[in-house]
Amino acid sequence: MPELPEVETIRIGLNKYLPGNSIIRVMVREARLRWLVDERRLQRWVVGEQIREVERRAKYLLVRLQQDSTLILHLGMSGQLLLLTNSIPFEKHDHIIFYLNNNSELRFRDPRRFGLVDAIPPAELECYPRLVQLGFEPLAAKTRPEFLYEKARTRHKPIKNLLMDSHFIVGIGNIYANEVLFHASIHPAIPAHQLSLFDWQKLLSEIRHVLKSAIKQGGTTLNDFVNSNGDAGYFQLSLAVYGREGEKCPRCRARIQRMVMVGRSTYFCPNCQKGIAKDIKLN
DNA sequence: CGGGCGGCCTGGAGGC
DNA sequence: TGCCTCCAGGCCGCCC
Repeated sequence: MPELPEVETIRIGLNKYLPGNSIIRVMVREARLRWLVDERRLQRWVVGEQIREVERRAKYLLVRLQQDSTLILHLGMSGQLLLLTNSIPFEKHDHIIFYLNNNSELRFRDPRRFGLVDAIPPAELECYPRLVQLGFEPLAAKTRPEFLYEKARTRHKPIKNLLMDSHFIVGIGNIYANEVLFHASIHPAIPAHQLSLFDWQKLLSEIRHVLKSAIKQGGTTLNDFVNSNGDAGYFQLSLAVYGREGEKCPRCRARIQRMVMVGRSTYFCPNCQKGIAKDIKLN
């Protein structure tokens, strides 16, 4: 669920509060996340360190620490990071707790345990497995539509699947892939290599616009997303097609359709998002 | 190598 | 009320 705007919303919240504080203790209540949490590694590289800044790469949060070590966090499907100035009783899925020097704490809560919590020593940062293989950062100025167009010329999979492929471009999950393609008037099933440079210019521009709008509105809360203060976002009110099967297209009033692509619900307007019909494979 | 899909995991929704 | 099934989805790893 947390895609780029949700992770960025959390980053902004944490970055207002954390820098300057130190992590004085870590408690691992449940180590079985997506990967087993290495408590000794956290002790060695995170505990006792002062926090410099909270950054984001793709859907990963990178907490930069004083001695150039990094605390890396990924929220998976259902992860939450809560900043608590007054401690409250543990809930069932409060797995990792970082205690700070000013009596506050950062809590990693994750019912589905798809998340990641790890410490990265300075020497490993450049080669950390899941970071090195990441694709283009959509909001970075150095990401140019020409690069996306060139790289996609050999890719035959549907454009929606390519947008959700973090080895190609990062931060876009199912919700925003649907939204972005609607705003760019591109059919989700069009093979990626058929998009022109013009299509990519339009698409990247819509990607940036949708992601930035969602960040401004504090992310999308469909079920359980909250920022580090526990507040929900409200971009769900601005969703044009996601979850709206049978409703009217906000642009042309045609009925929004739903189909399944690689096991994911795909919503689109059959009138606004026309592809090259003969080339589209509908499952 | 590219692309599809299974598996991980839990809670909530819906059917009976 | 309770049991069952299905769905949600990020990302790795397996398979063709």
